[in-house]
Amino acid sequence: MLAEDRRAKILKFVNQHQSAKVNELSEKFEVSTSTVRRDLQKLEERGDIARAHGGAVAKEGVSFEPSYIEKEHEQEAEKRLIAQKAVELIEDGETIILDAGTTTAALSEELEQFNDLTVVTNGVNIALELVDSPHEIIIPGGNLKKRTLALVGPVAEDYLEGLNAEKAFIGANGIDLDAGVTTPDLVEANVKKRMAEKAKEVIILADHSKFNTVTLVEVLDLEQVDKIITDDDLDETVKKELVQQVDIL
Amino acid sequence: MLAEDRRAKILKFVNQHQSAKVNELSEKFEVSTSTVRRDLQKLEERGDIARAHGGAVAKEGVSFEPSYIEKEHEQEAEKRLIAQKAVELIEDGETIILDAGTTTAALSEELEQFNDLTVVTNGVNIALELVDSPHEIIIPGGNLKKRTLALVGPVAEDYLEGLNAEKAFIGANGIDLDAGVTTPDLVEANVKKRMAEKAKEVIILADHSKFNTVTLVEVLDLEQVDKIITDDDLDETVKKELVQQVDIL
DNA sequence: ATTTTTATGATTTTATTTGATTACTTTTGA
DNA sequence: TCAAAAGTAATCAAATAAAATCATAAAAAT
Repeated sequence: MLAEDRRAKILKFVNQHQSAKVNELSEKFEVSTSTVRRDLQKLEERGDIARAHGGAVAKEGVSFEPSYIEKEHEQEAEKRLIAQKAVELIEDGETIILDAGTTTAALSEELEQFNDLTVVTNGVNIALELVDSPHEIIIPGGNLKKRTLALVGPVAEDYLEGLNAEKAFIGANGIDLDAGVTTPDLVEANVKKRMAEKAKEVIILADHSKFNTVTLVEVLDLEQVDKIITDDDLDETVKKELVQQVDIL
Repeated sequence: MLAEDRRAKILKFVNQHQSAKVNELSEKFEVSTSTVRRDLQKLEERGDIARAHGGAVAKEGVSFEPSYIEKEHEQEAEKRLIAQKAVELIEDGETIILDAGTTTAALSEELEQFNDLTVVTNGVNIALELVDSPHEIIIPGGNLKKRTLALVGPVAEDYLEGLNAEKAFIGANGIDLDAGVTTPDLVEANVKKRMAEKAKEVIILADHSKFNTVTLVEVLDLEQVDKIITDDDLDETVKKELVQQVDIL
């Protein structure tokens, strides 16, 4: 095996396991500990890992997508504004669907002002946030997607099938006049689609940075969307184009 | 374990519990108190925690850790002991079912030592605890029961129906020679029953205070239970009676 | 083909980590 | 308030790991 190959594999191993010991790597790749140390040294110089006594630890965020925790505090003010606009649409007694995501999580924080909602959410953190509320909380089953804390997969979809809700509040990564609402993950897209189908009114939550952006998977056409809630920094020309298709709040 | 890994875990523990004692950490990570103090010192230098006499406190409040925290601290040492016994029964690659509850939550904290488990749990907090792990996490849907953070109801039961797991770790509020395993809540009992049905091996986790106690709803007969894991304070006569029916660890 | 460079493993030297021990400090409660 | 208990810091020696050095073998360049 090429030395450079080995280093690539070591990097992958460290990233996958979050850390690795020199001995472990030496055994696994059948080279001496000296060689492993030299490899780790190189990888450290390149900024790919951080060395530690006895081995190395992965540098977070290099190869991984930004996680929920990192995203949580991005554009916090915008998210709160969007949440406050969204909450205006909700009335006590309703059944609402809340998509997983940081913007909808901001909305869930505003639900304290109500007394009796039924909240269906595939966001595990949203459910926990609402534990102290008087609301009924319903969670579709599924596989936990760690990056977004969303429950996804066929089970989640099937479960939603049997529901009917007044409103669905759905997050989006891209909103575009032609491509509609898009998101980077296929399984999440399917869940979002299902959520939209089962609600009388579909409301998309997205800060201004998501507009004129297209990501991998199409979730909804703009015709299927009733309202889009965004912050006050949305470009006026973009807004004028879209407003002919959907309500923009 | 790499020293740096240990420090990362200590930081996580302190953040999750909001504080931690030196002795507690020393026991949990099986290192001397000197080492723990040096670790805490390092973490303090990095600005990650604040030290205090006897231990350390978290600097940043964790984003999602609501009110059930208080209950979590009851009989913490016993729960950790039970969790450590339970973890001995688990092997990498297995599919395990984890009931909701504080004792099983303690077990989930110990699952970091594995690399590849499939964990089915109806405990929302347990799922979140495992977000940073490499394991596959599956959640049955259902209604969120706020007091215990358990997902319950027919949806959860139906979902479990389609599963097959090696082991089910189930919490209990009462264990009695005649009444068997009991719990105070009917819907939770149904979920527990289903969990037991779908696992090859049924393991009950209960501290000594739960023995010779009968609560409202019967979950399982002792014949249906393979093992009971408890702490070291179980009354010897009680143990002798039960040991003829089930393994007591 | 021969020199030069590079990679590797073995060996020795140096540094770090750790638990135990002891002296010191803080906390507790009588 | 003062003494016992609990906790911390400082120090030491053993164990473990890293760095430095060296010899050799494999590649690369000439």
